[in-house]
Amino acid sequence: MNSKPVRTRFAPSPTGRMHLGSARSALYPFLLARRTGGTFILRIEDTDQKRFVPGAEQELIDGLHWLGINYDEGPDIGGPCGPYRQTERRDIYNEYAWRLVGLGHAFPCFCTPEKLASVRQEQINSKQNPRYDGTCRNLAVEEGRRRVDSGEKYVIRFKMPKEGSITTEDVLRGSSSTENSALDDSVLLKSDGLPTYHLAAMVDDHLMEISHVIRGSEWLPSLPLHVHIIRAFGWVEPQFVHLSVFLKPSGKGKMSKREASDAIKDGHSIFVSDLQGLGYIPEGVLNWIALMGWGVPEGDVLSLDDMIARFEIQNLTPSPAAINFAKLDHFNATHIRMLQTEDLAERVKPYFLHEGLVVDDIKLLKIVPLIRERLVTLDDCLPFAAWFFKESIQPKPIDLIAKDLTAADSLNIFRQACEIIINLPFTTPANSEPPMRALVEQLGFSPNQVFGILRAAITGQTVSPPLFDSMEIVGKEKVMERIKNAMDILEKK
RNA sequence: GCCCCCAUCGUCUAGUGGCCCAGGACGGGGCCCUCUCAAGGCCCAAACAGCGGUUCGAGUCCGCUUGGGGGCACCA
Repeated sequence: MNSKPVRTRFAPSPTGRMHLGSARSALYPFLLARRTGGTFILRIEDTDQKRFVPGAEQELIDGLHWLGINYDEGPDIGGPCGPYRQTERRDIYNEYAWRLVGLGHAFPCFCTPEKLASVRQEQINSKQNPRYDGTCRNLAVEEGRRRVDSGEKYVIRFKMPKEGSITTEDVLRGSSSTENSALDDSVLLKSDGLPTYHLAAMVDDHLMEISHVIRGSEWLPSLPLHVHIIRAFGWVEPQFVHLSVFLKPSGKGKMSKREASDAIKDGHSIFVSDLQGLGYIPEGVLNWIALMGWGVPEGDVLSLDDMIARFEIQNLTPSPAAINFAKLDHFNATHIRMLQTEDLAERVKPYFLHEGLVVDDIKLLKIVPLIRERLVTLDDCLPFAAWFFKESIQPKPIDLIAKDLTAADSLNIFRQACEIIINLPFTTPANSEPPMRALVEQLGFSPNQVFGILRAAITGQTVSPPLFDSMEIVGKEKVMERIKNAMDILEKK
């Protein structure tokens, strides 16, 4: 039970599109913060200028907003620990890097990338583990300073102890020991003056008073380094939670670019903004990603509030999870069914408008209850209900003749149906259904045959919402008109 | 190559030594309902990776093997 208010963060780098992994990496720390009455922060880790993608930050912010994962502090809204964009904090990192030098835990290194590369290649050739060879590690402090002051290019590296070991702790996996000899003198400050992740994240997490670091498991191997850095500063480390990765649907390996585009062809995607465009609703997407890697003891249809109420770090699972799009469809359909009529009407309306249809809101409110339980994604509203908003429809002649019936049978059915409908005060199901069923009975055909061709005549398609409910919405006049139109089509044949 | 992590039905998972001849959900199959498509109801098939320990007793603890994943950058 986590009862103390925590401070958590989502710290993405703006180097690409927001995908499921990002979304979940934001969701869990958000849930933990809300659960404990704590604070959730968005921090942009944009220290790699080469990989920076314009617009990526905005996509991240839009994605979080769409999902309802709201942060309390962030680059666009500020907060007491700002700025929240790392490129705006470069002076801070510079200061802390040199502080580590002063403490004897780091050193300036003047080796050129070319030299480093050749050393590495040699090591690989002689089957050694590639690592920094220590050239600048023992330069006198004054000499290091002098060369830096003279304008020589440099980086600052962590001075990893040669001996001993370090014990680290992951909330989901327990503790683990690593020999320091297996660790490298990693770069903390790059020659462009910007920090690497190792320095920046540790400094920021400390300065922003992050109590729980929830991040991807790709960071697990560098956890010992991170703990070394934190302790070198004399700080205490936060709780570390490493989330497992998402695997592709087959469970073999993680999603590649190719699989990602295959998924899109399939009407699915691993990108948040795509999902939105494909007609998925945030409730469904959230529920789906939440349960990949989180074992909820009972009941798995959850709203964001439900998740907040039930979230426990201890219920997170350390093993990798394969993406399962069928389950996304299930959650999406389930959450659509739970929406209030007015709400769903509003969400579905843009799809009709996008088709150039004129939407009558009153009519839409009547249609929604008819299609709600038939939608997997919002755009499914089109095949089921677009015809409601069309002036005329073109039924296919073949659909106007039921299986085992002749055109004459169909014409007879239509004629008698007209008879019935014309005498009805209103075409409510209560009015229209009993006499129509009586007609079916009297003609000796099956309901399927009779109602099937009526559906084709009135809706222009073979699949639609229930016939009698549809007739009510369409209205008596238009129903008559369409049945007559169907008769014309049959007669012309 | 070296280091780290993971391992229950096809998939997501429950399970923290006896309550498990392993429970739920998705997906699959069948039946019912039924004007189409859905939704809903009922039922079925489906798993503790293997091998050694520890223990009166192991899915649950330990080791090895195997399989999978991740990491070894002046990327995050």
